Amino acid sequence: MRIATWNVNSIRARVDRVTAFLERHDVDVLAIQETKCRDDQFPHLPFEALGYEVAHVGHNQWNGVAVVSRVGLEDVQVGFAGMPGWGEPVAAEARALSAVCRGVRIVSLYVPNGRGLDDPHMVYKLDWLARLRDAAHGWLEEDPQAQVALMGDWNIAPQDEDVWSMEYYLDKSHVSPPERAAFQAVLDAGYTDVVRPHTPGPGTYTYWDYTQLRFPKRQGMRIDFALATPALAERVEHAEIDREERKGKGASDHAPVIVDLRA
DNA sequence: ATGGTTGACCCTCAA
Repeated sequence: MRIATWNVNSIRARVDRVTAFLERHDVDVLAIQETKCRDDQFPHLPFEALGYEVAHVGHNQWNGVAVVSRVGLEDVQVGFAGMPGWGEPVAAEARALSAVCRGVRIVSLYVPNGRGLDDPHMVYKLDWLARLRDAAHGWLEEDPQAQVALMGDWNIAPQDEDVWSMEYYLDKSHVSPPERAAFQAVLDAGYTDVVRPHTPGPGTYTYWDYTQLRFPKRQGMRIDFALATPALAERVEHAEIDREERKGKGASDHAPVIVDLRA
């Protein structure tokens, strides 16, 4: 089974590219982030025409996550237990959705952007990650054999080699010790980054800013990850980042991350 | 000059 994750930066602007990607790579399940649309605006038809079922949550033009699958889509859960909200009044954002696809719970995650080290959004981000860790830990406590994939845009570069310049990011979001500790806490809860071993750095990235010619200059960040429970991690036989998808007109600023599982 | 791009609820905000 082949699963993947991709921050598409608007599903309506990118639908042709996304469906072409599914076909080209023969992907069974795709976790999508930043659909940037409401549920009624999601382009279901192109996916259904290719044999995929769609589960999506989107409240407005911000955020929005989905799971599309051609190997079953059961027990869809919007958000996760304890997921913090944002705003006035506080409300849940469309940043997490999961479904069981052929026995594997695929979780599509769009971790809040902390914006700045002293920004209120950073407090929200760290709280959100702490609660995600608790929920993820709970799934594993409940069933140590659970097959769960936490896939998405984490907005964290866990290691120095995951950014093109530590000097550039030192006073910015994504590399700060609290963010890295929040990511590590998920690993400590029993999850493994199943992509890094197959895509070693340095210089291996999943995101390149649209501005400043970051992509041609190879100045990116590795911030999109697939974390797996032990029972799922042992099934991983290959993983890759499809850098080709960052090329050309109409590219998202993120590249898709692909994981191959043994039957 | 310093966000040089992209996308969304036209337009400022978010990334």
